[in-house]
Amino acid sequence: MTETSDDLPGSYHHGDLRLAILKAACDHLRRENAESLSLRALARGIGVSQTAPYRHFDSKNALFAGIATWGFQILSGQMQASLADQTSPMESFLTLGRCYLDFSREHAEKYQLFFDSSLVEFGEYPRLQEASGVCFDHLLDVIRLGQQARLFVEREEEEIAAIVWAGLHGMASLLQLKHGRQDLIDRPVGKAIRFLAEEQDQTLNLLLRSVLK
Amino acid sequence: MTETSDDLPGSYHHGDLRLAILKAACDHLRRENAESLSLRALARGIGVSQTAPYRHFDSKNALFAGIATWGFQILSGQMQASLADQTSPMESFLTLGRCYLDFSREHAEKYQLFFDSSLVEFGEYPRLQEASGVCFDHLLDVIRLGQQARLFVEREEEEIAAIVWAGLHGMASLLQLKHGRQDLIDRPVGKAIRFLAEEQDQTLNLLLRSVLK
DNA sequence: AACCAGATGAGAACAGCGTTAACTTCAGAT
DNA sequence: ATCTGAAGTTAACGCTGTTCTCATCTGGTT
Repeated sequence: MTETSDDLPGSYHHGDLRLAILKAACDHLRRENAESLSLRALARGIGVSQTAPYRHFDSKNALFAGIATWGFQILSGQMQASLADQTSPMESFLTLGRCYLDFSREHAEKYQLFFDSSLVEFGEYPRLQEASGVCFDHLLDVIRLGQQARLFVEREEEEIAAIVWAGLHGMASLLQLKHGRQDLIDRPVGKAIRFLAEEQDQTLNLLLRSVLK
Repeated sequence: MTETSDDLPGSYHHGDLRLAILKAACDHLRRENAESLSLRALARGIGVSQTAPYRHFDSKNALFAGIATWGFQILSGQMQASLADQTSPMESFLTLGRCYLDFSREHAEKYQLFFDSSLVEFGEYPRLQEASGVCFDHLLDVIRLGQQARLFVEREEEEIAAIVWAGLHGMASLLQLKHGRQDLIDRPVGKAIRFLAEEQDQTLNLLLRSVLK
């Protein structure tokens, strides 16, 4: 349950082993996959003993939870930044969608953990719940703005949010297949995903049409 | 893909070990998760030696691939059955969507493997690619039908398919959170997902509006 | 300046795992 | 009746997550 020092640098023996582990783990996840990630190999790569990571993460699952928490913090930061200078509710709405998709591409390894309940037990990590809640709140804020401008179909804000989130997550997931699955290049499904990638903005517009009046 | 029954008493050879392993693995995935699944424990549970599974699956990943293949075969069967007695293109379209969501709920453990590139390397299993291709072809068929009836916005069939698939997968993913994440009950995101679950048909209709004219 | 408490790291050890190799048993075709 | 290949077994290797015990470093207190 040791969930201390999320981002701050400055540790003693190593410098900041916690951050080094987080980064090394993300590197591995990007190049390989979660199943082949080993705490011992991670420690070896960094140059510390095989049990040093346990001073910063109670378990392998806690490490994954730490990465996911980090991811949600980055995402909420980027959401806030992207919304800073928007003029209209509609533009804010679209911008948040693009922001979400951008994050899922640039931090694919973190994004995957958001939905992998086998690797991350949200229930055991209150800070993770908190961080993910902040992101969802940003979405709700934008939707309330849109509702005031009568942008959306007549539904409660949580329902609009759920539908938007579903569309965004669906797109993000399929787009990740493009880089993870070379096998579908020559198949119809490969062509479909290429459409998604090449006309991302149009696709996003179409999907968000679900909730627009 | 032998599907015989299990009547023979405990002799040297198991009746259909391959199927028994597939079922036991799915049982485990439903109750626990993928990370905690162990080939040895599976074998122990069935009552065979720890290496017997290797006569039927080259590796743990091959077992996951086998489960996923099985899943796609079930899904394509259910798609075909659900489409058998539809009257209009629009009804066929909606029916296929409901069928997809039903499968993702009733076979959640198999469905998750469809998108877990860490556990299943599609590229190494041609039969898996084939099985998944069949499912996608069913989707394309329904979309072509709808295009002839001028149901959809003017886009290529693969693009329509990708957008529909994204919406369906997004919904399926979020609906799975409902059972996998008790932690979000009291949060806004929990309320959002409850909307999704309780008004599944309305939500589906809204999402599919993305591609309708 | 000396000291102490707690945070951080190291090392040894344990049980469990995936996987391989070499061996045994059985069922069915010849 | 025999032979062959599929299916199951036993033993072993190296790796893993995790825990326990012990060493070291650091910042604050006296």
